[in-house]
Amino acid sequence: MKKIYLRDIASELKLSKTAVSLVLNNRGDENKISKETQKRILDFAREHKYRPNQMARGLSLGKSETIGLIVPNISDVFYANVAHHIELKAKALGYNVVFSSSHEDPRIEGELISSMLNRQVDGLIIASTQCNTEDILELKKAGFPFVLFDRHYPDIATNYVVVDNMGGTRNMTEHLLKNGRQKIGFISIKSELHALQQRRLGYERALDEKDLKLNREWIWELDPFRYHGQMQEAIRGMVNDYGVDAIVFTTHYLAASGLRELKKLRVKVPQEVAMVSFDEMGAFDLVDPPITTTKQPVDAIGHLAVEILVQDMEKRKERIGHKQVLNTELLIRSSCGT
Amino acid sequence: MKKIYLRDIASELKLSKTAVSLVLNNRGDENKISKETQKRILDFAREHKYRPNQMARGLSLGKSETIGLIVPNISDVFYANVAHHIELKAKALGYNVVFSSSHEDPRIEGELISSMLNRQVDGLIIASTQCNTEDILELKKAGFPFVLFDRHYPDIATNYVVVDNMGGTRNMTEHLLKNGRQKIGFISIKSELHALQQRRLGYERALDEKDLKLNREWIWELDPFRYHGQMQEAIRGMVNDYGVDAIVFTTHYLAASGLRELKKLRVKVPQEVAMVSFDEMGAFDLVDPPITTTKQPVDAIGHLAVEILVQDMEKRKERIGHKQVLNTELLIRSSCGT
DNA sequence: AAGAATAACTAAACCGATTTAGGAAGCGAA
DNA sequence: TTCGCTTCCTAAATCGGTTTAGTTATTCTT
Repeated sequence: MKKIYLRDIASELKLSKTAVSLVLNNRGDENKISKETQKRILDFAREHKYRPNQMARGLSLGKSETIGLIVPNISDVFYANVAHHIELKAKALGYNVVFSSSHEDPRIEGELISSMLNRQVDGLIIASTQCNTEDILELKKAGFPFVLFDRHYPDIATNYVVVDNMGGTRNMTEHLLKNGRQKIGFISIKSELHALQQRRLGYERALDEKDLKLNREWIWELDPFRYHGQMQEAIRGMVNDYGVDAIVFTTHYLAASGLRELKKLRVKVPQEVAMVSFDEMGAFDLVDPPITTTKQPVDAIGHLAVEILVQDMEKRKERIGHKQVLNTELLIRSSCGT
Repeated sequence: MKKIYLRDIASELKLSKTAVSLVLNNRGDENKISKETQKRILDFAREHKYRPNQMARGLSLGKSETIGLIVPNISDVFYANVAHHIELKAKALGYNVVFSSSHEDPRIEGELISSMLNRQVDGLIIASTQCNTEDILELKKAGFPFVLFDRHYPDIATNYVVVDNMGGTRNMTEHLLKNGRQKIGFISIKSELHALQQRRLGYERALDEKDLKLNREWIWELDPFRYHGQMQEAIRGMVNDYGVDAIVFTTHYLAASGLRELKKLRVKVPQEVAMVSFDEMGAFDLVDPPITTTKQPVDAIGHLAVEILVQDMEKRKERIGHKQVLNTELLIRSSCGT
């Protein structure tokens, strides 16, 4: 079975490429191709398994029916899960997905955006490094359809889908307070990411409300690429030197890493130190102790991102930023002391 | 900054598209374009950030510098991790990656292959459902470059990268035996997948070697899509009715699900029942108890798959199947009783 | 019976690159 | 002075689709 082209169908059926193209694109009726001819074309195409060359089609149409996905790291459970739901929704709407990881490097992110545009993706879904105002602004100025997720630029009006980060940590912190924890530490990543700032704010607000003052020594923000090495110092400092009785972790990997250190130090969790995590990994419910988690609605994030993007791509009217802030869910397990 | 095309460069510099194209593809010298002209072109292109339209380029060249990746499910940690390493290696070699999930459905897999070919991917990396002999054979017959990983077709000579599945479960089982476990259960997925058959074989061989006879009641193969519901029955049957003292799980999600049931039944792991898992998820070292695991070399799998594929794509000589069987590593934690 | 309308198609341009085949200008050699 | 070689560059075809602007034959109006 050798490859078959549009022109082959045309010549076999003694028709023009135009007729064949129109019919195969479901525009036979509006172009008054007779029912009979339509049937002949459709049957022939089906029988010979005709599949148009998408490069040619894309070149001609100026679109590719492809969505570009840029995430910091596809091997992160969170992004992998969102990617999965993005893929599902995209396929349902007739789009393919190309992905790339930026590794939190704004330069790479810029190159990826540029590279994806060259490959004629029709729209982009980006979990941006957020140090990349320039490229995002350029996309916006160019009127190119895109949706940010997980991280957005609060100063730029764009489409985005994020979760209520502040609410998430605030809930968790309040929950710890309710359980009688007094000295609550906070471990995050040192970063300009709005999402992380908000998570910190949530923690601070919760303490504020109870008129507890913030203690600098209880707050650690680790290097995104060296957090593992710094975790020991952080935990040791908090627990041994300052006697915190609970810790809020702002990401799943920090929570996992932190718990490893706590175990090394033979700290009893949650008896001596309780802990909670923003977002989770696969087995957090089986961990010793099961980790209380602020769960993100990965499915909704993925679906909405695609839906908004496709809306943007298809009708370029109301190009007002479509903003979605989703709620998180507090999964209470035992690491928090209740 | 509006988009700039090859023809713009040509007309701005009063040159032909040919000259510009040749120079930009590093073929200026061999085509005797003067150094000076080359420099003018290169400078102009750089200054105006010229980036060729990859659709046009792809159409013309018949290639896209894109690798297609088909996995059962991108949100599975294992595939997400391999995808990550595939992406890294691919980018290093100048290729992009498109991915799609087959959801273990051979029909979808076939469609994805076909769709990716239409999109002119230059090669495919596939973790096949393995019920898809037809499409794989067709790819092979067509001489299209592809590499299988994780699952391969033992009866078809293709490129592949897999791990020593039999060795993995055999090791784990032997380890359990060495620790004095006598009645070792086995929980897997009901499937024709060679990988899973091999894992079962490894278990059986280990028992055979010790002249222990296989006990039908100790072996459960669950439905891939309903394993969760069946797990309870499986565990209950093994533990309560037949008193097994250890269980070998053939995937990370089975292990997680099984442990959940064991906990529900208040079975002490590993004291009453030990367990081991083929492959792991993020926090298996933190689980109660930490789960002994046969770890797969995800990085090597990803890198090798790309390397083999690119070799195949670039020099179409020695098209002998390039076969790689990688070793796994036994990570002994405490769930196995040692 | 002539002109308008309609049905059913088609030729050729076009998308933006690559590539084949060849051409003008300049030079040396016979 | 004319032929043949280089050197440096270009016109036009090509990839495989989509689309614009018709064309031809037939039917409908009046």
